[in-house]
Amino acid sequence: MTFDSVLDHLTARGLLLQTSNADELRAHFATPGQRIYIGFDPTGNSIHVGHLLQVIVLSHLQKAGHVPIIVIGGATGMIGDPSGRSSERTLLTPEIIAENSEALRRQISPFIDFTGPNAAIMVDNLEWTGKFSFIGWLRDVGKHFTVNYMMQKESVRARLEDREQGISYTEFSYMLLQANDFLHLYDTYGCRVEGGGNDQWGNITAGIDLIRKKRGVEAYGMTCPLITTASGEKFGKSAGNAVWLDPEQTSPYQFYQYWIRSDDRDVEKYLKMFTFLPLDEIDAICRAHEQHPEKRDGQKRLAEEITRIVHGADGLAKARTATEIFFGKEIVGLTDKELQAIFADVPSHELPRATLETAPLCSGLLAEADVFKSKGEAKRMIQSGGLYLNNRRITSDAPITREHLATETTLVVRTGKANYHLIRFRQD
RNA sequence: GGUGGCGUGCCCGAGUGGCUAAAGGGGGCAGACUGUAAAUCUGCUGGCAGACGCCUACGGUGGUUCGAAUCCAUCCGCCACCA
Repeated sequence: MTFDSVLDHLTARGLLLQTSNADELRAHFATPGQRIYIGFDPTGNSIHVGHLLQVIVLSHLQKAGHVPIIVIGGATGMIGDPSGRSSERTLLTPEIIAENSEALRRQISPFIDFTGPNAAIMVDNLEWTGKFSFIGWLRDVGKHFTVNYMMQKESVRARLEDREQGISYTEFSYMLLQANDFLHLYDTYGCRVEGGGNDQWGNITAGIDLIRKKRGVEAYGMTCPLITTASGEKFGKSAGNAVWLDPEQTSPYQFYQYWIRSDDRDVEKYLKMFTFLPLDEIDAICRAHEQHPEKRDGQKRLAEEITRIVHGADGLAKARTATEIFFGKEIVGLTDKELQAIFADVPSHELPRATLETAPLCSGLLAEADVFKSKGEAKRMIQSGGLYLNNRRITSDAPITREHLATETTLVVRTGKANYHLIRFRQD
């Protein structure tokens, strides 16, 4: 399958939801070397799979010969989006922003090329936004927007109608900052396209309008859909936590598992969006998957592809090894060293070896080791049949001795299908 | 500035003096069935003990009472209407 325009390519993969002025944008992208900008707020030291989609869109565009501009929101990240938060955003120091930017660069580098003829560019919007005085801002930017216009934006209107939430003046101004970023990038790099998630549409069009008013030039916006999972859970969350790209925060195993557990109904969509497999190959995978959904070949392929890109062949290999062990039988005959390697990802807890001499009840031990918050919780888990030691189900709250250890020093605790904890007993 | 209202467990939300560790729902966790999917069903969801029992908890503090989430005072926070 080949496409005339990169836009058709993105559409076929479900990565394009909305564009402004589609025909002109198509013509614009017909010439290679066009700049396209997407912003990221550096609120953490890692991006998560939710951000990944934007990165992939940029990647496709770069492969088509265009130049991605990644904007770190050093300025916008400071004022951020207070909705649904009880605590104020903390101001990010320049050091932290630098750190987060570096992390971002590292994490997107498997997707985005920072070298070569159409090397990606990375900039921090604090560079130009920080130079504004308040008066200067009102004159140069604020003057071009009526409050009426701003209030028509969906993001603002929703909050105005929501009596409970309200919207702060700060947040109300957010779209102006973003609009000004776009203008600045047009002036500096000749960038005429902004991308983002579809929730950014209002902010993007504000930028388009600003460029038209101030420079008399037509700029364009394009958005990708916001992902919803078939079962209605929030995409990119696992047990309430975001799935990060940073292996320290989400291990390659956990990352791999997130994709493995995808709903059948989402697999095709994800394969198209998150992998770079050719569309006819994806089609073949999905047809095979329909024949034998229980094999979960679609999920496996999906998880393999994404994990390989993000964590490398090495990370993928580890994830798969861990998967085999974790969903396997009783854990016996391993040495400390082997166990350590396999369970490198797993949260571990340390207790003095002397603890074992007193043969504590299982529930007490697990509470002590912080596997559970309280003994009661541990007991409940045992009662409901959800607790396993070394992958063997525990049916009663019995005393634990060194007989129970899987290896010289370690006890492997599992709750549910595959949630592991290690308890190490220090020699001392 | 005035008047009225509200603040309950992770969230929503009942509850107006003892029968309330607090209905119901959501979420979460676990189990069964399966395919590490979906749907469904079951159990659990403050702490200690786990049999009775004890402790902590209904915005904060202080009070009334044999007894308070429930009444009073005061403080804090939020909301609505009026100006």
